[in-house]
Amino acid sequence: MSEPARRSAIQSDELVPKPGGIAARALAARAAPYLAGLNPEQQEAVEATEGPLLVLAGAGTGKTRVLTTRIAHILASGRAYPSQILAVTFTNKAAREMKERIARLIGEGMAEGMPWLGTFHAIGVRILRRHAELVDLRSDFTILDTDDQIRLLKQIIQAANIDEKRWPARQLAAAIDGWKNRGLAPDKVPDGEAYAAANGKGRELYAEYQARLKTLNAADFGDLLTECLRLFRERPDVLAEYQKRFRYMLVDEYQDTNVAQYLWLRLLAQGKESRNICCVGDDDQSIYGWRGAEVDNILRFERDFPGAKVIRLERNYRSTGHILAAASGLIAHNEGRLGKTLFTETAELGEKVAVNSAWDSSEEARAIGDDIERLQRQGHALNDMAILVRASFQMREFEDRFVTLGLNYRVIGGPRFFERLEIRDALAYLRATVNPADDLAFERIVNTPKRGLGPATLQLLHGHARRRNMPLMAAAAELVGTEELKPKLRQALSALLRSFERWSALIPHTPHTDLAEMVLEESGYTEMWQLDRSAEAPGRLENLKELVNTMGEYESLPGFLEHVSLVMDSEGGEASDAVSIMTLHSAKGLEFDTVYLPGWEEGLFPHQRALDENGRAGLEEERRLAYVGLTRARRRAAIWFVSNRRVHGLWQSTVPSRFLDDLPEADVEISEPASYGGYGTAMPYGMSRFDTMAPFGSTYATPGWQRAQANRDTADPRKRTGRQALTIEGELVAKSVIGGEARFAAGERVFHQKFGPGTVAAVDGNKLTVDFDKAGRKRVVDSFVEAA
DNA sequence: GTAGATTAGATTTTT
DNA sequence: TCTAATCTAC
Repeated sequence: MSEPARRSAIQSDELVPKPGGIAARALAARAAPYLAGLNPEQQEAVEATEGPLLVLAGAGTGKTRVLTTRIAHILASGRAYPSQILAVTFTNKAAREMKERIARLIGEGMAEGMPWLGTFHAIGVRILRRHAELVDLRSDFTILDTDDQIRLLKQIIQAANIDEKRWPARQLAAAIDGWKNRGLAPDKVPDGEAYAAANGKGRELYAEYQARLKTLNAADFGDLLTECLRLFRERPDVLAEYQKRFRYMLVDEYQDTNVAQYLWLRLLAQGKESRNICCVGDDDQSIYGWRGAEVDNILRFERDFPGAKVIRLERNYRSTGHILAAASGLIAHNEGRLGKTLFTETAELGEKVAVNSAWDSSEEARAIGDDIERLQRQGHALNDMAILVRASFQMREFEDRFVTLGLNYRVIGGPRFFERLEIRDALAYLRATVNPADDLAFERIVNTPKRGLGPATLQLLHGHARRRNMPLMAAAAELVGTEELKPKLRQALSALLRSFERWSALIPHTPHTDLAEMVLEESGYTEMWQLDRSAEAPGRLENLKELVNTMGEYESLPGFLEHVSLVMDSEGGEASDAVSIMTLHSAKGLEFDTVYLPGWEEGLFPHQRALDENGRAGLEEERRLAYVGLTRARRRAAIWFVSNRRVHGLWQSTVPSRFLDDLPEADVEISEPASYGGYGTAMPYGMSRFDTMAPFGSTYATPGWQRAQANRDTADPRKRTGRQALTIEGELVAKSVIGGEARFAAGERVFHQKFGPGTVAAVDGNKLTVDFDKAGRKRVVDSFVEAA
């Protein structure tokens, strides 16, 4: 087929070869190399290119492989040009990985360009820039991040004369985000919700915010999707263009889509006969409900796309038998699943999932650290081990311990590069240089470094800008020509404006990295940190250098800024061998030989707040999180829980997580409590086998414990109040905390409910070493003892 | 306009 | 207990 003929064949939608025909067989042969090594289900998922398809891919079943091979297959079999394929992911990382894998699969076949492959947001931007004027923006619109968003909302709240204390900007920002996640324009927000925000003015302020965004020629993250939706709805001709263009659509992590994304996909997929949409997901790994993800989207796929094919990938290539069985047993306790049963082909059962307990979090860290060193001595790489925590505050304990041990670790997730103060300041300078109308950027740096242009001056600028309906910088330019400002301020401001003019003029003629250095240098920003004597200053200067280096990899300044606003991450080349520490959320999609899962205690995991705020659904999401954690492990998984954990500075007695009881007995190895400190040995009390591992059997009799125990099995977790599961006797806690000083001194006589009378031998914060008359020397928390 | 004091709040996080 | 953000006094 000549090139033009082929192209027109594609456009006339007649490209699909007759099944079983010569062309089809020839094409299959061409595609064959990619199919090699796929199991039958995977192969089916790759080859079922026509019509809607839902791939339910359990953990470790080769989901990414299916997606990439499918794209390669569509391309290699000539079903579509790259530009006719749309592949969406949630993270930049996933998009990058997919790009690399596709390139590897078909290499030279990419001559015709890449598919539309990226995050929902990146693709949204791409579409919006093309049709910006249709949604009241210019094609060079700025993308606001959360920080800008909040500052803008703060201004709006103030302008509306609403008490900022009672109605914080971040709360309104969260509400607006939530609405946008659900694809709701201001007039579509339910009355109740609109009324509940911003002192009854939720709707008005949301509308005002959207109006301000247009004036600023800006869009926030949510807009990248909702404005696309608006565009598609208001302009059927534009929608039709994309429906026609995207002959094949692929969606990764479908269980994480929110309503807006779902509507976006549905609009695009509804084009005529070409409903070639393939969604890959795992309902059991939906852990972003709190961020607006709707598991329902995956659960109702078949209803939305009648005749949809569903393929299950259940053959797990990652974990050994016990780990897989433990994870499956756990997740089976959730209702409302689509149901999958993972299995392995290797008969290897491997090690059982270890369940361990420790006295408190520092011992937990110590024991895990020791275990890591043990494995390391056996020749295991630190890179193959990870500690997955529920909440980031748990990380510190491990970091502290590993620093002491000299154990190499890296924290994944933490504060991100582009969110750091100095980087954001530097970017604000660059943004204002590129776009003098970027008020938020200008505002951010107008007095950084200090130029004497404080809130009062800014207020003046704002007033003038609003009256004249112009950007801040333009307003400033007018003001410096008047007597409105004191000479000193006038001078400072006009110097700054002149600098920006000069830098802007240089954009076309100067390499952008040079320009960036110049801006940072001449603005005095670098100098500001050089003069700063604080401990962070050198690191910040280092980051600024790093920023300029990173810029070098991009074509132009605007190109770089666009990248930054969409990809808030910077890739740090981590070559060295180190244990990874991260939250369970950021572990999704990763795998390690050995996984440590600390903090399996009621209140922390499942997290009390998830239970309080979302009841049963919250509990199930927590359980999925536990499932995600377990399924990260290839060969070894070790769960830990402690008896005492400090929460907001208070020592709390904790109850083992209910998830422990969800694990099948046969796949779990319960270790005797570690001998650290020599207490916490098995207690003959308790109702579940794990309770026996909690120390202080007699405390079981306390009302607090009974409440916690009763609550453990309460069908409706919303009935639980506050932090019941965590707190021990309120008065005791209060006593030990009031005054903030130790309640006991060495030599003092004390009484312990379980161990009886004894003499305090040593005091370490609120931990006591007590020589009990009968029980011998024990370490206890002071809240458990009373003065005798 | 800045340093020191005070106070609230403290899951998970991408884009 | 710790942090960050805001308030208060200079």
